[in-house]
Amino acid sequence: MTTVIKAFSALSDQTRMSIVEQLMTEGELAAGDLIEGRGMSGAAISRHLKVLREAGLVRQRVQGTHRLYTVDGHGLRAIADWTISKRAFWEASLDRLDAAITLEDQA
Amino acid sequence: MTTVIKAFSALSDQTRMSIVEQLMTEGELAAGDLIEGRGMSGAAISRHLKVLREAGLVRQRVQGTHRLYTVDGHGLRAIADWTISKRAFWEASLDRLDAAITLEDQA
DNA sequence: GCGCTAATTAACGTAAATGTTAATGATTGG
DNA sequence: CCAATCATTAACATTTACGTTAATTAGCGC
Repeated sequence: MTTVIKAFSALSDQTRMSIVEQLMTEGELAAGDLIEGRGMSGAAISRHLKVLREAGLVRQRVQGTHRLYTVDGHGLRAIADWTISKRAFWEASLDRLDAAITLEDQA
Repeated sequence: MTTVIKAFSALSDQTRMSIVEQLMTEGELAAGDLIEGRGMSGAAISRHLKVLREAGLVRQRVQGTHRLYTVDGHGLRAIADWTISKRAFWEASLDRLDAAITLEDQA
């Protein structure tokens, strides 16, 4: 399985997607913090985190008994790489996305 | 399931990914053409195409008994939208990807 | 060292995905 | 209209994914 397919696969699950988004918004968090509000056991979250690690989407840092998680750029860059390489197929319609990236690049 | 998760899910399968890439490279193709070289029955490909359609990644056009497929920008734009919105998390390292998008925008 | 907490891993059950072959639907050519 | 072709859908078997609870591993504080 290629890197980008592994990343797509990891993010094709709602729980894992929400974990990544939470880490992006809130920064480094312990595994335990990621359990709350998801209506799921810690064991389940732990395995989701393993999938995300193996896809290069999150990194784990050990501190005492805690495992602190952050977003890992590797998996995201694989997605960005793929997306940019296919740009011709989504930029055509000149919509708000196209505008968005143009604005960002001008800034 | 959100649009982007549906797109990630559709592209998390090697066969479906290769179908999309083939349509990008070769343009419009009949369902039958997409079976060849994949070592898989037409029925299996047909269902993969259904998944891709439902994810907004390919479009189907009927011509006689043939179903002609092309890439659909909708699913791709959902991915591009997500990717761009998370740009801060993959552009940080200022690597070749960052250079690539900059070059494209200058062009 | 012992107990407590944090987290992961093991064992297991169920649901979803993916392939097969067979059957069905739809269009074309003679 | 009948047969042939293209494609999809149906029915089925098998594998993979995802959740649970229980057991295990690891560090901290007393």
